[in-house]
Amino acid sequence: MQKTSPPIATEHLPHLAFDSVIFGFSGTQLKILIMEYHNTNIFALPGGFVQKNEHLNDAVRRGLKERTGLDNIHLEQFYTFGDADRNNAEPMRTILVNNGLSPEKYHWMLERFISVAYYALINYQDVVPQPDALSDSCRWYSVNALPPLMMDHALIVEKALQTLRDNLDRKLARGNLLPPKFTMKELQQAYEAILGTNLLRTTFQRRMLSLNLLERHEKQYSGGAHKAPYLYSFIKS
Amino acid sequence: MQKTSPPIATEHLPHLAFDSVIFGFSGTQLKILIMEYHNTNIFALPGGFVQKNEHLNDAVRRGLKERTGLDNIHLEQFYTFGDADRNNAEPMRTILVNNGLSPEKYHWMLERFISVAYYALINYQDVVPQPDALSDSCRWYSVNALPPLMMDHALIVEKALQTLRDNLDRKLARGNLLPPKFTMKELQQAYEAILGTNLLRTTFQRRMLSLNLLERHEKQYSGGAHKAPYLYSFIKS
DNA sequence: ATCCTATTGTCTCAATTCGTGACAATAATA
DNA sequence: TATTATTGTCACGAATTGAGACAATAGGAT
Repeated sequence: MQKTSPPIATEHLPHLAFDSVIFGFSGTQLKILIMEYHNTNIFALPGGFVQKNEHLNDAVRRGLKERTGLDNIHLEQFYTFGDADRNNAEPMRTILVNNGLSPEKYHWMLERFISVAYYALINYQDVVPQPDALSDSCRWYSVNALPPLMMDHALIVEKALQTLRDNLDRKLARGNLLPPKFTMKELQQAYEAILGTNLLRTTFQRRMLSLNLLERHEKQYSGGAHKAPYLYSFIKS
Repeated sequence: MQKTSPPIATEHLPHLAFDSVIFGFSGTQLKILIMEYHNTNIFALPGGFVQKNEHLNDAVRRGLKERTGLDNIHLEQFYTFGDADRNNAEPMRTILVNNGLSPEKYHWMLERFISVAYYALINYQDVVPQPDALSDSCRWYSVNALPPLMMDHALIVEKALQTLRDNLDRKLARGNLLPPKFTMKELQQAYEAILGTNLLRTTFQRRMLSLNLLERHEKQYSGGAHKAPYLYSFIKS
């Protein structure tokens, strides 16, 4: 049951692909969107190809939109993976065959690809992930419990995390990992999930407030038997 | 007078190039290697193409070796430039024509290119820059006085500088901008040239020593009528 | 109403780091 | 031996950070 046709060789730049590490956050867990190909048990990052006259950044935006329905998300390029042997033809051949596609006709997909990798921080809640033509699922996986990924995709995820971790303040503010308004506790949990460490509540709160990135709003009366926390949003600048 | 033949289309990945921002440091000036093409007044960053079975990183290393003779230099990838309109065919056509090459035969060089950009920090003193087949000079220019660069190369330099500026400590330690042994003053001048600001001597010295990146060696008796400074080197780890 | 409890916002105090100037210790030269 | 420019280190207050204390709730229990 294919949603769209697989891409045609002549419409795209050969040997060039992109992959996206799409982060979402739910409760205490940092998650990533992972696709699974039809009948193959092969898992991969969502990615795609660049059309002949398309800006690279636009191609990635297009890919994100197709998978998540989201527009206007900040995408950050973090590395280009260019080893000659990073493409193993076997998994891709399996994917084609199991989708009823001829490896001869789609031979270009078996060749070497350079991949430009991007990450995005999106709000987990307003996304219904969409599989593409070749895959039958596109689901959230906790970064701590990823399935085995094809090719060098595990490395790509690792590098995305490393990149995200430094200068996290600015990156979280630009991204959309949290809902528009959030409590200090939610913010701290997002930091902790990304950094993989625990932070001291009071120190964290003081630091966040001193960064002048947050705007304070009304309190959130959530029904708990305790003082209600303020809601905050990032100042858009 | 060509040193080597220009590259052949079929040996390379189409539409893919790399560019290198090669930093050197002399006295108080941060410099970059810039090539000038034969009889054209066109200036560009040194770059090249990736062979069909070559790792991207190896291609860039090869390019650096050809231009500088240097091996074993740390190269850091910092961004991939992929706008569809970043390649303006005109300058490239001029370069070909003025080199006696037919734009028809080398048509592939006029097409769209994605470029992966790298920077390197090398020791200005042990380099004799080598022009390539199409260019007649490869020279150092101060970052503050660059000639007008072709295509988006000025943007590439700007982004290289931005990247270099944050987390400079670790980057300088990995690079080779300074000779193996240097004084604290030379180190500070390198920082100042890169950051474009003045730093306080005592604070700088204390901070550098507290980073545990430096090893102290013998003093340098340079002939000045004053206390001789210690020499330092970066601890390789 | 009143008490109880979990959570939150802020304060305090010590430890650490940073900005800034002072100062003593040189290498050469006069 | 005095002079001078430069260097390594210290001193002191200011700013930042780590870690705990504590008061202020918002509901639920009584």
